[in-house]
Amino acid sequence: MTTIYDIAKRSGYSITTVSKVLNNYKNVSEKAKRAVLEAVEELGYTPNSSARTLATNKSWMIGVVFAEHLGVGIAHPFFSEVIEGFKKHVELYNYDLLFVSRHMGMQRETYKHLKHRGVDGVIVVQSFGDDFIGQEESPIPAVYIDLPLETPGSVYSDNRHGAQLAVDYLVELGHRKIAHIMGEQTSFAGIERAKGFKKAMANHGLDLPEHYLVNGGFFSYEGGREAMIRLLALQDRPTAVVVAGDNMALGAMKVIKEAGLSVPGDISLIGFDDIAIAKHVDPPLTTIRQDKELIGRQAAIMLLNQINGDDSGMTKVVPVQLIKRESCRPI
Amino acid sequence: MTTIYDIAKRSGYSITTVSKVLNNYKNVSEKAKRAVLEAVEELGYTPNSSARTLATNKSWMIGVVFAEHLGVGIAHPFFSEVIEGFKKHVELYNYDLLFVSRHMGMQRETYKHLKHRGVDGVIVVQSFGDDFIGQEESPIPAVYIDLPLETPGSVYSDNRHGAQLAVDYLVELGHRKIAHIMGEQTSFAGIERAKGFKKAMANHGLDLPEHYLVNGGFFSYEGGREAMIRLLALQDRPTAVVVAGDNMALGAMKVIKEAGLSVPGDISLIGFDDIAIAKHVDPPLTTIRQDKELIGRQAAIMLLNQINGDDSGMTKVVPVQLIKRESCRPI
DNA sequence: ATTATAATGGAAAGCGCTTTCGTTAGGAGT
DNA sequence: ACTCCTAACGAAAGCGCTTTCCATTATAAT
Repeated sequence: MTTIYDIAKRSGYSITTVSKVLNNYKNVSEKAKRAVLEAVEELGYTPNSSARTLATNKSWMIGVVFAEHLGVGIAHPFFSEVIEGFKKHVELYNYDLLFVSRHMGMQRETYKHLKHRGVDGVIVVQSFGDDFIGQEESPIPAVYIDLPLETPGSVYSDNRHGAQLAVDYLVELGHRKIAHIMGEQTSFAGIERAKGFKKAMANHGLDLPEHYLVNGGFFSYEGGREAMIRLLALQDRPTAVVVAGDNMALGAMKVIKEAGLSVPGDISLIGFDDIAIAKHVDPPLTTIRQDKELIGRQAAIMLLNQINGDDSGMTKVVPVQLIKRESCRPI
Repeated sequence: MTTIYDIAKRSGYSITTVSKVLNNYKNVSEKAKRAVLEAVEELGYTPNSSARTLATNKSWMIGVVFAEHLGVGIAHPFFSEVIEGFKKHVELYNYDLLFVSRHMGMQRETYKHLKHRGVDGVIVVQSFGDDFIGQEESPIPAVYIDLPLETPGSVYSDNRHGAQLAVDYLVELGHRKIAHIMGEQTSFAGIERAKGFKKAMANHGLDLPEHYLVNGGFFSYEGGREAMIRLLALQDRPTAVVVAGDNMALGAMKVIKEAGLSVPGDISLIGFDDIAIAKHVDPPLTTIRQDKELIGRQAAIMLLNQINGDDSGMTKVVPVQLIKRESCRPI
């Protein structure tokens, strides 16, 4: 490995000067600068980030922690896009992303691991907050997706408003018997969307029978299926259902078709997320779009602020948008 | 930050002994071990990986490089699953994954960056090989997905056989006029699948008009659309088409529907990849499944071998499988 | 009791870099 | 000719850890 010492010898300057050149200090002559840079080129020198990190206590890495309870990890259709948006932004500032292994069930370990790695910040995704929160010791700057907290920054979509938009639209189409397949009621997104839904129903003065609220679990296709099966079994079927996640909506759609019914002919369906598939299914899914890229970017901005000490807002709510496609129709 | 020195002082032993305990050396007494571990616990000590890396020249990080020409980065439906499989395996051996920023268009820089970071190995994905190959200097152990090379390890699906399976199946269903929407013909997968397709057609003694071979570009939805439009414009339309990627197949399917035709009523469609969506579209897409998880795992095994010096095979071909769903039917 | 041997512990160098602070030389000012 | 600055450079310490090699002590063998 060629080091700063090799460059020093080759260029005839000291390692101090070499280091200064490499770090753009001002008090080096043009001559020295040229000599050093030339040596760097000739020797194909690459600085060693561990050494630098050790000396400066700055790693230029950001840790990414995924909770694994959904099983798919990185391949998650929603979160992977958020991460991508996040990555695009932090890259601009020369950060790399470190995906740490999760030491399942041992949140304490995850924190320690990040500490061990000396990451400058952390983005936490798909978590229940058990990973990280309340680590007494000097905290690592962190930002949370879909998890509202007092302490650090967190960013999430305007879930309530999203649910509201869905209901409004359905009502506008003339629906009155509207059900909701809820997301996991221990998750922030699940809870908020359900709240928004209920509120909107109330606003419209619509009746909301208890059995119109069914739990679809962790936003999975299977969960959507099961929930829809229950809805279909009702004697007083809804004419439309707001589903708290696109994957669940797809499961629901499938069940409806299997029952020989049609979407939107018999039942209108509206999802949440606007994952990549949504527009490609048949019928294309009307849904509430989360701006994944923006969520990621906002998280990045927030985290970078925290890292740089200019602590700004604690919480950022990202607007959502109704995407009309073909899974809903007037009654 | 609490260091090994703090532990030494607290436990009454030297830093040497502390280090030995922490690294499971055998020549330390039980007593010392206990004392040290106790101090570690009390002080909440976390070792510093930069320092360790600096001293040992081993980072326990594996670099991940994505070519970005597909734009979606991490969110790619196929590669993200491969990476996930890879991650699951290397995690077992305590490696973390470092996603480096890509310095687009400057392959040289990517290599240097990885060197800078001191990663123990690299997985290269979605690349044309321009990133990495032929870096004269001490090479970093690397494994390539979908890119066959002499030098380092590479793993990919049995693309030819996959295309073959597709044709065989279609022929079995009675089709004779079979077209192929090819993947980008500068990409390994695109080339191989096209080869397999032609070979299979020849094997069956089937006629293959030149215009039955249409290029769909970089495996995108849009590319599939455009290719299918051209196919539809033919006077002598195919009754079935083998599409080199699922995303393209979805694009093609959409175009067919838009033209008022039916899949599989008028045209049978068969994709490649079996991405998550494939089973959820309407009709569910018959496709050649790549075992993404296995590809990832094989890559991990190979890379770990390289890292540990037990260089084994250079190339691993992962079997594919025909998944029959509902986008094909007998003629 | 004496010597050989094994078990245990520590001093110190080194990994590659940054950064403080001091030194030197040259130019400006009088 | 002399002092005073400033600009340019380098010595050395330090970041937190590993590892070699030597010193010491305990144990076994005679």
